[in-house]
Amino acid sequence: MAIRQAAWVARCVGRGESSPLSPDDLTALAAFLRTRALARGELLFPAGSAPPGVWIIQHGRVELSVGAGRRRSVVHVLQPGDVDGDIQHLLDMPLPYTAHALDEATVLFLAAPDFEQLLGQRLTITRRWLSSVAERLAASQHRVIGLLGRSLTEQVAQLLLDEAVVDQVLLPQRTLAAMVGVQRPSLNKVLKEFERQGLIAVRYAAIELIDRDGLYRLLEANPA
Amino acid sequence: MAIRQAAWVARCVGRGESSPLSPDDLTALAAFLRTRALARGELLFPAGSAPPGVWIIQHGRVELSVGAGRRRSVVHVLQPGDVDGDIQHLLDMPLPYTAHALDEATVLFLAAPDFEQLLGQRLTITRRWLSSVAERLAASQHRVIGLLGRSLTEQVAQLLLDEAVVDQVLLPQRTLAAMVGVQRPSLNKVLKEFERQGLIAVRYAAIELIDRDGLYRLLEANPA
DNA sequence: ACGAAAATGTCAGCGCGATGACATGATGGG
DNA sequence: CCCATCATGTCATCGCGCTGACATTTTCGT
Repeated sequence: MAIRQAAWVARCVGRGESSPLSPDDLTALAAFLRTRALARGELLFPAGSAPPGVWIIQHGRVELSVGAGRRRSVVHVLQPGDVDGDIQHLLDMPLPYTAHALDEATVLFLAAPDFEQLLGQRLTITRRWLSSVAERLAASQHRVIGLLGRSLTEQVAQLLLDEAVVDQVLLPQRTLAAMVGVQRPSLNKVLKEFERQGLIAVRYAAIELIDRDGLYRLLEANPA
Repeated sequence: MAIRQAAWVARCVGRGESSPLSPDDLTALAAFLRTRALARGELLFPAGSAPPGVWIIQHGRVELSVGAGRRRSVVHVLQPGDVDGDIQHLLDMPLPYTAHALDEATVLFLAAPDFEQLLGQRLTITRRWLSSVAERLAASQHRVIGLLGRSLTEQVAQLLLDEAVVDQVLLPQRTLAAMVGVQRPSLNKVLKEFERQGLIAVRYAAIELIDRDGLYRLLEANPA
């Protein structure tokens, strides 16, 4: 059972091609993984705390946000398979954002000393972790490029394309607005315009993508 | 000589504490490093190309930008010691931005197969590279947080603090504007306001920070 | 089945940043 | 030393997104 979890983590973290994990690696990883269940809305960690280890989302989603109230911004929404806490542990810095479960969720946890031990002894795991962090950096750079000097329309189109899981974005408009750093009425206006153009369908706490290509065309018209 | 270069790279890439490099590691690294000189304004690589390897800035600065003309955005300005090209190589993706030398510059180059070989065989180097990519991811997340839902004033204050080298930001306002995705007149207005408040001094193609704490206070007033 | 909580839809007015233009000032190569 | 080039300083106009407020619709716990 623990091995099954470890194998699943191995599929999620980084790219397999570059560095396949041996059964031995999986055993070592499996020995360290712990499970934690989260209720909807529960706090996983607060901003400013030191990460006690690494989390890997197993089921459900976890929202990373900074600020509160009208000035709340959503940095990222972790999906199953996503990893967090490792960066801040590696750099010995506090977590810059707060993490709340968006749904009922379960996360796997790898304590800091155990994570250290894996990285210090197992090249294949370290190599895989490198590609995992590289993926996240590429995504973050993509996000920066998407935010710089683009109209709200373009930003929203990119956000929907990036966040869609099988053409569904299961987030309320309040959260989507916080992901582009904009107020909800402004976002709503763009969404209704997209809906009028037949690009999306607006549901309750969800967006359905109808015409991916149409959304994509809004971006490549101005590749920034 | 080559060893000296390798030792310098070792000081720049990632954190030393976590994974000191052996003389052996340095020799292996030194064997692969090549030097390339760039004239002011010269193209290092164009957006959309596949990275032939990894670059490490030795002297001068290199600007990473997307788009052109009025819609040009500056993703980052590489300083001596900064690394680029590794992410896209690891993920087998094209470079999302164009790189131009801002000054006369020299870069060290590590060809892709050689980089692969180091990562596949030397745990200490891989471990160090992991912390280097982690640093960049933390910086990129910091940038995203700084862009989301913040007034232009706050964004500019953070930009100046982040980009200052010994209290000097040696970039023209046109470039600074492209770094926050804003037009130059808008940036100029904020800068003049800062100057009036005695926070900075505006020079020719340069900003001098006079009152770091004052700038910082503009940020913590609204931690976003 | 009902009511509280949450999410969406919408509006008027206000302020900030975009736009495009032009004048002035600094720099450095020939 | 001059002049082309680049950078800064500034302005009037326009449009987008913020503000905050309110009505309506959907969901879900009891």
